[in-house]
Amino acid sequence: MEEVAEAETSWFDDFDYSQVEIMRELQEDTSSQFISSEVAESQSDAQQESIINKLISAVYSGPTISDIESALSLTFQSGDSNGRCSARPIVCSPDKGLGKMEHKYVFRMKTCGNGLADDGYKWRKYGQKSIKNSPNPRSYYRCTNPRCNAKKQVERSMEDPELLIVTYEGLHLHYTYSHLLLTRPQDYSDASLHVAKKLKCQSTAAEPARQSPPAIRQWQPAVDGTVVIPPPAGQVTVEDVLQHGLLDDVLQSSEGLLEDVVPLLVRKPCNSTTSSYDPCPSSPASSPSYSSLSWTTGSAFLDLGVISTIM
DNA sequence: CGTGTTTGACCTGCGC
DNA sequence: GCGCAGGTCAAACACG
Repeated sequence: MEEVAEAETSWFDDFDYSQVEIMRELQEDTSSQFISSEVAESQSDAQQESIINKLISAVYSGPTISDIESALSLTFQSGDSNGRCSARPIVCSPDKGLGKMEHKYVFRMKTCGNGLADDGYKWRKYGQKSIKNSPNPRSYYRCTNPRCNAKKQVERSMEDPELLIVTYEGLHLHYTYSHLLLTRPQDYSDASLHVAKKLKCQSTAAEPARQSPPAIRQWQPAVDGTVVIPPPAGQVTVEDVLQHGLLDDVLQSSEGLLEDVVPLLVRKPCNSTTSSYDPCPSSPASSPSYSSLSWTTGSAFLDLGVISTIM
C-alpha cells in the first residue's frame, strides 16, 4: 500500500496542469455562459432540460487528451504479471480529421483470451458494416441510455486479429451502470432539476463574496481512489455545485471524469482481485462476429479508477 | 414480453 | 450526375 501512495504522489506531480488551462479555455464558451445566466432564470421545460444536459456535461467534461494518454501510459507501466487483463490499451489518440471540437477517441486494445470485456457502459449494437479492404466488419454501438448519445465503433485490426480498434464518439452524460444509483433517465433529470433549484435558491440568499478560485488546482483523489477533477476556473455555477456540496445530489458518486472518454476497462484493465474479464463466460458468443463483444454490465467492478491501475 | 442482435435497405458525403 | 464507401435505420429474429 505504500507503493500506492507513492504512485499517487508521483502521478500528480507529473501531471501537466497547463493542459487543464487549455481545456478550461475551450469550455469557457460552451459552459460558463449558459450556466451563469440560464439556470438562474429557467424558462420552458425544453430549455430547462437542455440546460440540465449541458450542466451535466459541463460537470463531467474535463480531461484532455494528454490526461488520457498520461493515464494510459501509467497503466502500461503497471503491466500485468498475472496475465489476467482482458484488454490493454495501446494507443489513444483524438480523431485528427475533425475540424471542430468533438469527443472522438480511438483506442487500440490488445485482447487476451476470448476478448470479452466490459467498459462499464451498456451498449446496444445498431449496425455492422463490412469495410473496404478489410476482412473484418465494423460494428456500431450506441449507449443504451436514451439521454446519452455516446457511440462507439469496434473493428478488428487487419494486422493483428487480437487487436481491437475501438472508436468512441460523444460523451456519456451518466456514469457507468456499475456505479449507477440513479437507474432511470428521468432520475437524472429530477436530480439535476433539484440541483438547479438549489442553486437558484442559494444564489438569492445572502452570501459572502466568493473567493476567486485558484488559477490551478490539483486533481483530488477521492477516498475510494477515484480522481475527481475540479471544475475549470470561471465556471461559477459548476463551482457552486462543488463548493456547496450539490454535486452529490446529481452524482451520488465520486467517479472520476476520465470516465467520459476513457472506458473503465481502459483505465484499469488489470485488477488483482476482480477482473472484468470473465475467462468462462456464462453465455458463450453465439457467433464469431463482434456481437460477442457486446459489453454488458454483468461483471462486478471495483471502484478504483486510474490511480489504482498504476499500483 | 422486454431487450438486444442481425442484416438488408436506405441515407449521406465525397471524389471523379 | 454517378458510383462508392461509410454510417444509420428498422423489421425480423433470438433469447432469457
